Formats: sequence, C-alpha cells, structure tokens
Amino acid sequence: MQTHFTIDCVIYSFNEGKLQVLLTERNEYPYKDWWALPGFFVDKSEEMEGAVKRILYEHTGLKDIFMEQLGAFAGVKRHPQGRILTVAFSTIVKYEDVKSKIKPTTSYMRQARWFPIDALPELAFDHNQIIQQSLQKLKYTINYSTAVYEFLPEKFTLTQLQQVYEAILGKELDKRNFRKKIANDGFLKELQEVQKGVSYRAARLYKFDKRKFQKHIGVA
Amino acid sequence: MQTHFTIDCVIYSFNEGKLQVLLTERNEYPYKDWWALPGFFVDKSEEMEGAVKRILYEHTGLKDIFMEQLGAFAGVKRHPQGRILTVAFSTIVKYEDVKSKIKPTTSYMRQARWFPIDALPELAFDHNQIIQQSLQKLKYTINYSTAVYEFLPEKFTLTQLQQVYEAILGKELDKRNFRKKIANDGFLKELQEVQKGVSYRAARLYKFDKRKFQKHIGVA
DNA sequence: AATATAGTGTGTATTTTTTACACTATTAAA
DNA sequence: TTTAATAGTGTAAAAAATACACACTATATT
Repeated sequence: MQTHFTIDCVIYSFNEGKLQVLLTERNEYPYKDWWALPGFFVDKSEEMEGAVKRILYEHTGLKDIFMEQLGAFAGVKRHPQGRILTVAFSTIVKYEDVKSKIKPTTSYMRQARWFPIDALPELAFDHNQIIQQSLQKLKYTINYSTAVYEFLPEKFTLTQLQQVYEAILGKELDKRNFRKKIANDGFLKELQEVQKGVSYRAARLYKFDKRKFQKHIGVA
Repeated sequence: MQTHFTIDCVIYSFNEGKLQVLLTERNEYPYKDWWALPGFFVDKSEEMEGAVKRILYEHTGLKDIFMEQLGAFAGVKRHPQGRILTVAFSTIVKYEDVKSKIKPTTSYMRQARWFPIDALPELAFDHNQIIQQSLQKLKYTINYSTAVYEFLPEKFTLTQLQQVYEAILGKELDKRNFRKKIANDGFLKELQEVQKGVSYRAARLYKFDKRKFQKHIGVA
C-alpha cells in the first residue's frame, strides 16, 4: 500500500556542439558501478520541489535551479527491490557556469559527468527510457519555451543559438531562415557589442528579453 | 520514506455541446460528501497501468479504456492525512457508449456524474487544479492527437466534429475554414451514408481513418 | 401544396508563413 | 597581401491560414 518514492533528474547542457546529459556513477547496490540519472529517495513530509532541490545538490553540487516535471515512472520491475516510484524532472544549465561546480556531495555516487545524448551508455533502471521521453518533450516544446536560452550565456551570437536548436532537433537549419524567424519573433535584444578573441569576423551579441517573450507567447 | 500512492482519473466526454468531466461523490472521510475525481490507492506490487484500469472500473464502472498520464502531484498538504502522492491520468469516452454503464462498484463513492467543465463544483484535494492542468494539455495537443475522435461515435458529421473542437478550445471556428483544414489533413473517410431522423437536410457521415492519421503525423 | 425551419455544403481573394537558395563582408593569422 | 574562417544579408515561390455569404435540402407545420 505504500511505496518508496524517488526523484530522478535529467540535466541538459550544450557543449562541443552537442546536447549533453549529466549522469552519475553509482557507488551503491543495486546497479553499483552503473551510470544513472542523478536521483534519490524523497523524505517523508518533504515537499517534492524541496526534495528535487536537495537531491540535485547532493548528487551534482548544483543549486538554485528550476526543474520541470516530466512524469511518474512506477513499473513494479523497474527496480530490483520491488516497485519504487520515481518522478522525473528535467532542467537545463549553462555548461560553462556549472563546469567547476559539479561534484556529488554524497558517497552514494562516485562521480558525475556529462555524456553527449547521442552516445549514452546503458543506464541503471529505466533511465534510458526516461531520457528519451524527456528529449521528445524538449523537441516538441522548443518553440514555445525559454529552453534554448537556458543553454546559453547571457550574451550569445545567433550562430550559437542556431547550434543549440540544431543539437536539440537533431537536424540542420537554414541560416537565413533561422535568422528571419528569430528576428520575426522579436524577443532578442541586439547589443552594441561583438564577440572577442575570435580569429575571424566577430559576431554581434544578443540577449534574451524575457518580458518580450512573455508578451509574444501571451503570458498566462 | 514511504508514501501512499493513488491514481486519479480525469475522464472527458462531450454532451449537449459541452466538454464534460466525470466526478464521483465521496462517501468516506476525508472530504466525505464532496465531489472528486475518480481515484484510489494503488496496491503494493500492482502495476500502475493495472491499477488505473482497476480503479477506473471500481469507481465508474468503465472498462477497457486507455488512459494517458498527466503527471504526479505530491504536495505534502494536498491530503489532510499527510502526503499522498497521486499520479493523474486522463482519457476520453463517448458519452452515448458509457451512458448506461456508469456506476461505481465500490462503496467509497456514492455516485458518479458528468459535470460541464465550465461549471465544476469545488472539488476535494487539489482536483480542480489537476483538471485545469489536464485541460491545458488537451487544448495544446488537439491538432496532433486522436483526442477529438475519441469523443465521437464511429460515424459522425463534420458539424459534430467541429463542435468537439469548439468545446475543447472554448471558442468558435469558421465552418468553411474548418472543413478545408479537415479535408486537407485527409484522414477522414467520407461514407456513402447520411444522418437519419433529422428534421432538416441530413449531413454526410465520416469515419476517422487511423492509418491515414499515422501517415500524416509521421508515426514513431 | 405551400411555407417555415434548421442545419448542410460550398469558393475565392488576401494575408501570412514557410521554404529554397548564394554571395559579399569582416577579421586575424600566416 | 593573401588565406582561412565565419558573419551577415534578400528575394521569389509555394504553402497555409484567414475572412467572408449564400443557395440547398429534408422535414414538420399549416
């Protein structure tokens, strides 16, 4: 009648032109030595949102990050010790921002590491399936969410933005049409600033303007 | 560390030009005498999908119906007895098909009844919130799912189909444009048959062709 | 038999959105 | 100064979405 209840986190970033997922190496049975999504048990009387924050921090070292619910996975056979219901959440972080911060603070996990989404190992439990479902949702909502901007630094070039789109959708886009669409959406702010330190023509930098985005979407 | 775990069902139908939701009147504390979504506890070692089927049957009398997951709701305060995690599911049934079958077979609920979505009572727990979230998703996915056809009998008129769209979206649509869109989609089969027993020009009947729909969507 | 009723069924012009496609400009390094 | 690498830009064609009004037909009523 009662069940254990866990949270699992699908954490995305963008690096080296690829969509990456953060995985942890388990140091405990079951699935000791396997790679898995960062995740753990929720405490009694702990709000789910609070548990997500805590688990994210303990398993990856990351803090102050909003996570969105994907859904519940409750197969009786998904865990060898009998049914453990997990609620999967996902989020997106900026690779450079978190680079130095990623370090599990629990001994349940040995290490945390990024894997490109197209080269994931076989994961513990049903975690491969959770990631696939999450990716589907990301693709599906890309044009109606702020997701792509969460991968990028505050100031970014249009080419970087296009690369994020391409990494998520898994296909190439036409540069001119892409820029036309972005210009038409009209929620980027063009800065009076260009890239530095590149050995070719420097690209203009842009910022995402959340206020304009919300107007565009027709905020709830 | 362990929690109770329930399923709640958002069951839609279309009747009298309106989108309807099936609710049950509780016969047990807490929230005795309140209206609520059909729902109950999942047994230990019971697959979630099986529990959904069982609970749906016990609380509404309905059988053999596929339900889609909406998500987990786990607020510590959502249930007066402490956190009870619920996973919400939704489905759509044909009003006429189920009309005579709806009857709870458990004494936990006194009766089950349809309510128009725009005239719901205040519900037990966080059930109003669950319905709102579910409705959002229904609107959002209307054009990429078979949802609308699940409201209708096997053979239906274009006007009936349009009314279902209008009930879900909560706004009126232009008849000619609607028909153009449907014709263009091309996954309805036009029958050599018309409505019977109407006191005005009889409308042509159509069937939904799932195979053509899947081609159109680009089936996974 | 005439008529009222109620919903069916249809087309076109306009605007908007999407797609396809290729060259010049700028910068740093060699 | 040349080369290498990426930035930045426009137009035409096709497709999709929108706005809009009237004649048709089956039945019920008188």
